[in-house]
Amino acid sequence: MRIASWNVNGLRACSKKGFGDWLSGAGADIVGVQEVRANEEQIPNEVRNPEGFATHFVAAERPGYSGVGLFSRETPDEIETKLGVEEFDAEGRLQIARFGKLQVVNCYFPNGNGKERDNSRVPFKLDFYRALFDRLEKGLRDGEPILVMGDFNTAHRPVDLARPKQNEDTSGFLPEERDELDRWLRNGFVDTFRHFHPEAKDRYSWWSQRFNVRAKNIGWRIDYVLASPGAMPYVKAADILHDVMGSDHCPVVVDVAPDACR
Amino acid sequence: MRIASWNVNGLRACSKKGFGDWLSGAGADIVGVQEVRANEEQIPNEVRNPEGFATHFVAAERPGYSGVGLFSRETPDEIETKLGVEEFDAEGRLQIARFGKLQVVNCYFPNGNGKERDNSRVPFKLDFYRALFDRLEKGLRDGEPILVMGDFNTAHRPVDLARPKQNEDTSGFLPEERDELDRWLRNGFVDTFRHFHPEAKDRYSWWSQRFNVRAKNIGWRIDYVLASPGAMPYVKAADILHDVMGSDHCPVVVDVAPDACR
DNA sequence: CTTCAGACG
DNA sequence: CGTCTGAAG
Repeated sequence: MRIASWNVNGLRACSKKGFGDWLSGAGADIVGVQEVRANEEQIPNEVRNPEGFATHFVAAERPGYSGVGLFSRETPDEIETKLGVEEFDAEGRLQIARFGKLQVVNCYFPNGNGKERDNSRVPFKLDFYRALFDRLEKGLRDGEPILVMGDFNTAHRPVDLARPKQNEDTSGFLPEERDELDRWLRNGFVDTFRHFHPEAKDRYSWWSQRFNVRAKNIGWRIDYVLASPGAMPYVKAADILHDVMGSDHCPVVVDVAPDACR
Repeated sequence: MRIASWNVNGLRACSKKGFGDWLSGAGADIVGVQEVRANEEQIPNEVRNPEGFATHFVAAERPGYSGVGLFSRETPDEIETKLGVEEFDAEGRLQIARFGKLQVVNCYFPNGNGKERDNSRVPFKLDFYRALFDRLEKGLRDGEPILVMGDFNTAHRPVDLARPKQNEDTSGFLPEERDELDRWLRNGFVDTFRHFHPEAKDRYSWWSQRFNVRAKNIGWRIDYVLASPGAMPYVKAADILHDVMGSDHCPVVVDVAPDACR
C-alpha cells in the first residue's frame, strides 16, 4: 500500500501540468496534497472527482491560500480537520483521516516567513507544530499506528538542504524550528526517509523557483512522512520522487503493509 | 506625414507582441499610445528609446494604471501634460505636443465603468472631456491646426459599434457620452475617419477580449483622430489599421501634409 | 479575457 | 520565479 504526500503549489496549476495523470499512474492508495490554493468548486472535475478515488478537501478562509486535500482508494472511516484553535483552523492545513486503526495525518505546516520577508511568522509556525503534536501525543504514547505526512517547511539537519551554512537565519532551517522537529523525533516519530536511507545526501523535496535551481539540485528536504512507533512495523520503504514535475515540490512516499489498517 | 494613435493595453505586454517592430515599420512620424500601464523605467529599452524617435511618457500615480506616451521623429517644441485639475492630472492621460504651429494632443479619455461594473465613473469621464475641450477651445476658435488623437472610450453613432441596441445602457455608448462627443464635432472638430469614409460600416478600433470576439469583428470604434478646422486642410487621409495585433485596440491613423507644422 | 499589482511562498 | 486574488478595462 503506497501513501504519498505532495505540495502541489496550486492544484489548478498542477492539474494543467499532469496531476491527474500522475495520480492515476502513481500506484498510490492514499495521496495527501498541500497548498491546494482553491476551494473544491474551483478544482477541475477530473481531479476533484478522479476515477477510483474518494476525495476530501479543506480550504482556507482566505481565497487562493493554503488548503489540503486527500485522495484515497478506500473511503476513510472518519476525517478530522480542526485543532480547536481558530487561527489554525481558518487556514485549511490539516486532515486527520482514520482508515481502520491507522491514522493518516495530512498537514501543511505554516511557512515562517512574514509579510516583510522576515521571520515574523515563526512563532505561529511553532505554535502550530506544538498544537498538532499535543493532539497526536496520546495516540503516539498508546502505540497507535500514525503516519504524519506533509510539507513541514523545516529541514531537519544540514544534510537535508544544499546550502546549510547560508540558511542558518532563514526560516526553514532556524535552530528553534529544527529543535521542534527534533522534539517530535525524540518523542518517537520516525523520519521514514532517513530511516531507510540513513546516508543519503542530495535528496530534496523542494527547490526554489528562482534562478532555475532545481536543475542544479540546490534544494531542501522539507516534506516528510513521519511514522509513530506503532506504525513503523508496517512501513516497508520510503522514497522521494524527485523526477515528478508539476510543482516546486516533489512527492514523498512510503510503502506500508496493508494490515496497518486492521 | 503619418500620425498614429494606439491604445496598447500595457506597453510591456504589447512590446512582447511586436510593438517595436510595428513602430519601426509603420512609417509613422508621430505615434501616440495610451494605456502604457508602466512608468518609464519599467519599459523595455528598445521601446523606451527606439532608434530614430524622440519619446515622452506620462505615468499615472497609481502603478500599472493608465499612462500615455508619444513617439516622434522630430522632437516636439513643447509638451504639456496637465489640465490643472488634480484628479485628472494624477492619472497620466494627456500630452499636448507642439510641432511648430501644429498641436498634437494625445489623450486617454477615462473609461466610464466604476468599481462595481456600473456606470459610476461616467461623470468623471464627462468632466474630463469638458476640461480638455475648454483647454483647446481658444485654439479651435482661433483657427489653429490641432489634432486630438486617442482612446475616447465613446462610440459616436450606431454605425460605430456592432451591437448598438444592446449597448444603450453601457458606458461607451450612453446618450450623454455621445452628446459630449457631438458637442466637440458641432464646435468644429472633425472625425477624420468618418470624414474620409462617410459610408463605412463594420470598421472598429476595439474588440472585447472576452469570447474571442475580434475574429467575428464584433467591435467598437472608440479611437479617433479629431482635426480642428485649422488642421483639416492638411489632413489627406484617415484609416483604421484593423489587422495590427498586439492589443485589444488597433491603431488609427491620419496622413497629414508636412507643412501643417509650419 | 487579459493586463498589471501585490500577497505569499 | 510562479500561483493566486483583485482591480481595471
